Amino acid sequence: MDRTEKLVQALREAGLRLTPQRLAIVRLLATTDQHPTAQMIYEQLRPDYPSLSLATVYNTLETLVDLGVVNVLGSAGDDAVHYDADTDPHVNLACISCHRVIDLPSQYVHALEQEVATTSGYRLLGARVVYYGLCPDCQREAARQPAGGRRHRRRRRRRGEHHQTQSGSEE
Amino acid sequence: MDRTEKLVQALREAGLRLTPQRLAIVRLLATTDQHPTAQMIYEQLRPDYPSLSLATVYNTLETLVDLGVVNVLGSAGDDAVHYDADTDPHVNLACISCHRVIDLPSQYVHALEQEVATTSGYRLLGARVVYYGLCPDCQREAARQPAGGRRHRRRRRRRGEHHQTQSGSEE
DNA sequence: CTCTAAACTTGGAATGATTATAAACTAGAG
DNA sequence: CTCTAGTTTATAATCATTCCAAGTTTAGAG
Repeated sequence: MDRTEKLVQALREAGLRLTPQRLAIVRLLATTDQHPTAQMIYEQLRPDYPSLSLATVYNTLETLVDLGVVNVLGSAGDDAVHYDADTDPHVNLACISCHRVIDLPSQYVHALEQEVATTSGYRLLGARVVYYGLCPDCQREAARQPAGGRRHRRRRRRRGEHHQTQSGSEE
Repeated sequence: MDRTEKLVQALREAGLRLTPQRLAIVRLLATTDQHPTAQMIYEQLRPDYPSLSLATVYNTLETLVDLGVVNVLGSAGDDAVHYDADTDPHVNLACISCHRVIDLPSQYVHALEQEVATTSGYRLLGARVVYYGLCPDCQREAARQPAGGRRHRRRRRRRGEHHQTQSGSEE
């Protein structure tokens, strides 16, 4: 909604151009709850913007991060960086199995942010409060699988793969 | 101190071998407060273990992370992942200018962790509570420099560079 | 409108952190 | 001491991300 507006504002105020590509990226970021990676953004937008370049996605993300309106979350067990357009203090929960990242409201993050701001002496520019573990779904999954061995090879995600919602509406 | 012991224990209990390389890495992790990257560990150990391979450092770090005794912090504005052998809930502060990462005690992280554990339904495996910004030193630095322009090119860190303690003995 | 400089976008090449692989080594139980 | 599965190592391979050199647009002035 107005999160889109907020991002657009930020671009305007910085004297930057509002190109169709930027607008598309901003809209996607503002309305999704998926905490997408650059690759995910690229793939979701390509149908509508066939000429879009991955480089543009990266550029735009960098710009938005520099403007302080988008947060970098780091990876969720995959090898790509996830982004979050919600810069209000909140907790992210990343599942290291399905690589999905969700938001979690918290009454303590605000206090924590306050505390850090006042006691650190740092000029704070952003935060990354991510807890990782197994989501309920993947726990069930794991319980079913008799754990084919304790040592799991790590596999890299291929350029084309998606992290996808497994079935219905969820979040 | 006994943080070294804790890590060694974890390896033992998992039935893994305690090789000289692993011991060295564990000791370094347990005693430093630098939140090093794999590269940093490699370079700090190379003098004493000339045959050490970067791959071993990565392998060992992965092992320790899997065992849950080491945390992954993500990058500090550089392009490499930082690790933290302190898995007790605490806040990390990363300076995006000098790329140093420090610890910050906090009375709220505990509450936050509790909250997440009970309300999320996730099986928590670790956390990454990192605030980033400019440390006092770099703020002064920035104030001095009349900001040569708002747009700063990003530069990649070269393989050989170090993030170093500002005054201490450098290698 | 029209023009223009600066700001953007783009495809492809380049970079470099991290992984995979295969061969050589060794911790540690018997 | 003897084995052998677990480890290390050097090196190649992978791939997210950045860089680059053009080609395009944007937005403001005329």
